[in-house]
Amino acid sequence: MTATPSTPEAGPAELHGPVLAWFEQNARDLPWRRPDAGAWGVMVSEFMLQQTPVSRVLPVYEQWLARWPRPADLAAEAPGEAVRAWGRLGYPRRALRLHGAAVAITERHGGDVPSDHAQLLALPGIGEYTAAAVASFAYGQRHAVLDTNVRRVFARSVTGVQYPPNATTAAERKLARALLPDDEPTAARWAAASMELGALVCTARNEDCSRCPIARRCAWRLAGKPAHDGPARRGQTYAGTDRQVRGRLLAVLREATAPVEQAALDAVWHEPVQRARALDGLVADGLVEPLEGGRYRLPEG
DNA sequence: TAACCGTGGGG
DNA sequence: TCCCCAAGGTT
Repeated sequence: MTATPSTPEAGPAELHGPVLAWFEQNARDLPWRRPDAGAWGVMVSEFMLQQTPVSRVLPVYEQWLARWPRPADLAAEAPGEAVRAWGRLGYPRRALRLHGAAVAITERHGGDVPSDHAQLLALPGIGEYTAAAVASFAYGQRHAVLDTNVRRVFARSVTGVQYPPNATTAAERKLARALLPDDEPTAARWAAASMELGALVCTARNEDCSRCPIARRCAWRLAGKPAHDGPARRGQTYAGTDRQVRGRLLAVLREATAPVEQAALDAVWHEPVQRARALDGLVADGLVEPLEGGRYRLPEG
């Protein structure tokens, strides 16, 4: 290291103002952001938004909250009803976990979504991101909320690379904490604002720097937007995998009102070994309940 | 840690 | 068409 050049690199404080002001003007009016959403609404939205786009979540979210306005309402249902109501959002284990979280909230927390980060983290289906998101968005707490959007915004604007690492690193957590505004309400708005910037402007592909409030200080843009060099980000295969078979099997069970015969499930996939493996996996995951005589249904207990 | 877990839309 | 990506979590 020779003489440290003074870089145009933004300090935390220089990012907060522009991003918060931008959010003020550009935040989407999403139902889980309305005051009446409550912590349960925020939590439901976070489960649904794990790996699923907002546009597809919206209608299911509305139906879900209308049917189960409180955790205890969902907890009183069979888990299979949650799986059915989940529809085609994908990753149906999330529905099961959301149901399990509702049961735990009803049993352990008097029916109220806990505000404590550690207690949130202890619920099924809630990991590092979701715990921070619920604590921040629902309860206004100060947490580093590191989702794929925020990680990309930080990777570009601060670190100067196109994409963040494949898995969240300690360096990213440290950076996120360093960038967090000191006071609680501002930190909570910052979390939502930086996430929204990544979702609307600093997108994975076709980012629109002309609309970015921190473009002038963005390390990646100032460096000429160098292309991602690291290892190729693993693509997810789907066609021909167990996941596809599981999806087909579950779709049949979701749409059925009565237990389904083995033959109806056999019809969804030609290859018997893979088909059986997929069905066994669904049963092992608790997404499917086997009955006597080779019949199956969504779980009732 | 890396693989697994669905589904659909946009470029 | 095909590929990439989408507010992750769990094992």
